[in-house]
Amino acid sequence: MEEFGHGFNAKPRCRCNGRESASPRVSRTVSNLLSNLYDLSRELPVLIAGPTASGKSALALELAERQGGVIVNADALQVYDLWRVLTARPDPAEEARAPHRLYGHVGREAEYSVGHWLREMAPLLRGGARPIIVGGTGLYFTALTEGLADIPPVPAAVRAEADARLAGAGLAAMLADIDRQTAARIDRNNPARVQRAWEVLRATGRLCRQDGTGAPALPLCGAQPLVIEVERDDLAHRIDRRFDAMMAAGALDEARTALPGWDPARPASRAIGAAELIAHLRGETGLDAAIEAAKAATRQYAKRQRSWFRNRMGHWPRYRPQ
RNA sequence: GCCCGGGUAGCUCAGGGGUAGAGCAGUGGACUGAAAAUCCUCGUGUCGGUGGUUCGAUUCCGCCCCCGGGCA
Repeated sequence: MEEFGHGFNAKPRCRCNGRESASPRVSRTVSNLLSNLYDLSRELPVLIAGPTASGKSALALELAERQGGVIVNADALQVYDLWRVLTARPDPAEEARAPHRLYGHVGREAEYSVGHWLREMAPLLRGGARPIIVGGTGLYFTALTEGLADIPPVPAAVRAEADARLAGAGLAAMLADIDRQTAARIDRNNPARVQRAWEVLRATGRLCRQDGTGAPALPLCGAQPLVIEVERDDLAHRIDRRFDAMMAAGALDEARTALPGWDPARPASRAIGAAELIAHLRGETGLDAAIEAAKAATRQYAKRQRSWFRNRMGHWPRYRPQ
């Protein structure tokens, strides 16, 4: 068995040019703790993952100022131009302190997904300043370090067809459209999974979605990964305080701007707190209720993140601030 | 002081002589292109306290404490 909890002073142990499977899944051992952030090499890309409100961005900025590097976003919602305050995107003053990439560069109506992100990521890994990749989207990190099946984007027409099929005929019908083998591999209760399989089948004729997973763009052994860990109740407090700060910083105005043409189905609309604040602006809930709901939703999100980091990225070194 | 209505899971509450149940919150899990999404799982708590009735009380009765509302 290979060892993946490599120390940060050390050079990477595994080979990163293909052959040696860097499958980190094999290791579920307790990872070592990174005690000093500045033990990180200035050469290798840094990966900073962590739950929402854990202080990732501040850490990335500190590191970039101290060691240099480009801060690259690995957060599915911070890519949208629509939100800045509500998604805790770095503000202009912070962006001025170090180069930032892949933040707020996507329009509210645009299509975006891990695939887009990975494609945008590629040139940033090829040269130039050392990337400090920071975010909370576990899927993005996993796709980056473990690879993603090479499947062409599903055309909008197919998506629309799938939406209609799900809304009309329902989940069972959609499941029946899919081949047995694929159906056996996915969670049949989960409309998102079933619809995705349906769309891929429809668009490409391909059955087994994950068979074509290629080499990762950035194997873990070629990077310096870390997961920020904050104790649960601590994080809950941080989440509360941060949402209050967002309100003070104009989150409601941001929601007001998003209100015309609001479409909850769009990916950009899924920013936590958005639906809650919009509901308040429409007079459907009180402000306090909206804030409490947004905080609860954020806590629930953090729990899902913790679950991903624990079970899918358990071999990444942990970093506990203070 | 008197009269009503309450005191049951962290919160809001349902129930009712054989030691309890729902929503929310919370937990654990899944998750290879909408992932801040989506899906699955998990409910023992002196049923306010204390006496009594009863084979048996959280459920009935007495007293006490607390919270609403009303009358003084």
